[in-house]
Amino acid sequence: MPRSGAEARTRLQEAALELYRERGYDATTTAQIADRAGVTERTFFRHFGDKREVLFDGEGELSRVLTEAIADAPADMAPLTVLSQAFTAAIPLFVAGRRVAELRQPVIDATPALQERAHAKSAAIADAVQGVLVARGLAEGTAQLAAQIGLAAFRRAIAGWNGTSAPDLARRITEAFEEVRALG
Amino acid sequence: MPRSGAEARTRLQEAALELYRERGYDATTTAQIADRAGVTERTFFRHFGDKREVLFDGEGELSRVLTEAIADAPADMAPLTVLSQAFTAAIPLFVAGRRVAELRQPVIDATPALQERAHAKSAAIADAVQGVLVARGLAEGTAQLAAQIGLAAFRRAIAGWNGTSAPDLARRITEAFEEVRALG
DNA sequence: GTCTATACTGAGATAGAC
DNA sequence: GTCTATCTCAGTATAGAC
Repeated sequence: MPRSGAEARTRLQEAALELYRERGYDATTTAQIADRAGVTERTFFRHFGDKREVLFDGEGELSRVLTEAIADAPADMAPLTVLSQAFTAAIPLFVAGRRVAELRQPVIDATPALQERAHAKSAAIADAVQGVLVARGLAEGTAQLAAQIGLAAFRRAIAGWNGTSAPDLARRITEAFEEVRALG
Repeated sequence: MPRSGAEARTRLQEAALELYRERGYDATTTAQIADRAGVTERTFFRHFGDKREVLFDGEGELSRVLTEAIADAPADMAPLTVLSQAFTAAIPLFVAGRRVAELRQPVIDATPALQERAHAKSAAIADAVQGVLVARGLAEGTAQLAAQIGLAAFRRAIAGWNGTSAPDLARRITEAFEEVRALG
């Protein structure tokens, strides 16, 4: 059995997703996940801080792509336009991760504890986005507001997206940000 | 010992807040909270689903006030204006709950698990608001977007509010919603 | 890798409110 | 008597300490 940490980590994630889908999150124990992945329970907790975290991985990458895109945007561009472009730059991530996301979603929908974690992740992304906006010269409160509005618009674009076409998501992002302006 | 559930519930909340402040959330056990409230640990869990929930009570009331205010608003009023008015209607709740909120905040700030719960509560309020907006005829996606933007604006108004003056909060709410329009 | 604290659950018994 | 809140008891699983 290969001990290269990365493999074990991947197997743990796959095992967890399978088991959560098969029998539900609550009815799955960390011991069962570790078992199916061929490692000990201790190893599970070395890779993931808790039983939920194993489902939420790679979200740090979204933060990275977004913050880079924001930092690279022209200095005189309006905040919401910057955000719209940044989310558009992140589209490949969503197209690539679409399969796992689709498998994961029903599990999250059925589990309050996982919904909480999803919200926390979203909040963490908003914090990161706010940080770069502040670095661009926006006031802290305004940056927080803009970041949260941007996230809300992006969620709007993602919701109902069929998950297949990148241009389709790009269009939905543009429309969502236009809808924000229409509301205001 | 009176068996009126409401008293035990109140004592549990007070005991929990005291202990969380005295020794921190993690270092406090549910047994200690029950002990100080003069009930058993099992009773704690009958009143509150988990160790965090004891700190987040009465947020259902905010939902109620908001949804009523939204439902009562003129049918032709723009969504964000409706929300601005609804949050303004909820100001008394915040003025009344200010003391407990101030005691609670440092505990939340020091505890990731509690921050997660706070985000979840906020999301639940957004869901409720979205629901009434849909009942007013708004499309589901638009209603969700509007609700999240409204919540973001309200958080912006609350942040940095000194907590004493109701007119001051009213002004901050108005300004926050104006800032949303300026961003869009 | 082992051990343990503690958050949380379930079933059944008991005691006060009506 | 009925109903509901609480208690007792016994247990499991997560997460953290060692």
